[in-house]
Amino acid sequence: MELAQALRADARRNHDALVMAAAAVFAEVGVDAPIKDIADRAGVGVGTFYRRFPTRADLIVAVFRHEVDRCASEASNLAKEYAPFEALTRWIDRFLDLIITKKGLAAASSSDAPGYAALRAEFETRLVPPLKTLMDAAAAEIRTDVSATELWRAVALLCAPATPDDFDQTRKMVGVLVNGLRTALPGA
Amino acid sequence: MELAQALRADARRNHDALVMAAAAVFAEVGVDAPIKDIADRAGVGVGTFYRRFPTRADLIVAVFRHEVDRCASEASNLAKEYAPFEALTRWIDRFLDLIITKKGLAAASSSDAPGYAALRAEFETRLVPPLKTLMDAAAAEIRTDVSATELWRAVALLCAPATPDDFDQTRKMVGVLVNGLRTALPGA
DNA sequence: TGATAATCGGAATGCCATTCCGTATAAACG
DNA sequence: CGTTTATACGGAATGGCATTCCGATTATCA
Repeated sequence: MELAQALRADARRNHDALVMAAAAVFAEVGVDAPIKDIADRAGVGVGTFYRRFPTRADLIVAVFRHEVDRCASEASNLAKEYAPFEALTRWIDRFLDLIITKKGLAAASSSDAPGYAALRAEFETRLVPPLKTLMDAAAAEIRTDVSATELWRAVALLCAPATPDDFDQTRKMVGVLVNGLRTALPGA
Repeated sequence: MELAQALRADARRNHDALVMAAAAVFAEVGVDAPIKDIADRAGVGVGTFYRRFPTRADLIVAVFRHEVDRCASEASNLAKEYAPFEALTRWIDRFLDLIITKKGLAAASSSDAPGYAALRAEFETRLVPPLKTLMDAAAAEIRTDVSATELWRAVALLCAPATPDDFDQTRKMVGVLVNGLRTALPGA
């Protein structure tokens, strides 16, 4: 599945070293960390970095791909175990766990800077479809004029400045937003 | 009212020139425009800029102070003319007009970067109190566990990437958020 | 008209992104 | 195994921007 076959052995080594170094640096400093720091930590030059990952977003995608996939895959389980709206809110909570614990990820994923197109595309491809499925399932209870893309974008924006410390406060405001999707009262 | 008396004549001239130049540049490029561009346009050196406005936020505050005040002052009129929740939503709409039409202002005002403390303080001082008044008036219809500060912050975050083109889309998501504050259904 | 304190301008410094190219080497070939 | 060659490497070089610093200027007042 990985298209690594086309890479020369040293190139693959460097690729892997960069992803590992980036994971460490991202955890410490956030996804905005200077490229040089990541390259140094991986023991490669910045030229090598840019050859392997033309944009910072490409690196971010590589670092978090597995976590994103795991988050996406949990949607179907929630859909089976809970009522539609409950499944939706629980999955969004799960999404918050993913995004808030990665310093700067929410801001980066909701950035419209051209360099972050790859990251937006990743979310659009992997996370929006399951979200859409959950929203469709809950269609009877929520506004239908808000698309899944619009919703994740809004959630990401609300999370943009959040750190794990603000988790509860951010969750509250996301809760307000999601509550605003309802067409019926909680008690109904 | 302006504490300009303490300034030497040339200093005051430069101050005013900077504010005017900044207003023009902000309108064209946004509030993130390079300081040098603003200084050039005002015909002063960057040293003069930094002496007069230690942070970019100080300049932003100076440029938009009147508009911010006007927005704040309209809250009381709306409170008189409309039912509480209606007044709240209308004022937030008014706030959107203010913030979305100034390129980068929403992002800057919701930034938690230390350099933007002055801008956050300006909003907190001038806009949050009227918002709180409107929210208090509508207390019977909305959640009471969301503070005025939290609400404006969330609204600003939703507007952060918006341009006048996205106005309708942004307004929609802000509408969802505000709707999520309600404790009763629209029809109730 | 000086004296003096406030101000000015822009060169200098530092940080970071991104590109470029001479050097090195993995891998394919004979 | 050499040889060849397409890939890949590293880090110096370039460019943009923020911010600081200080010798040169100038408003103000006695």
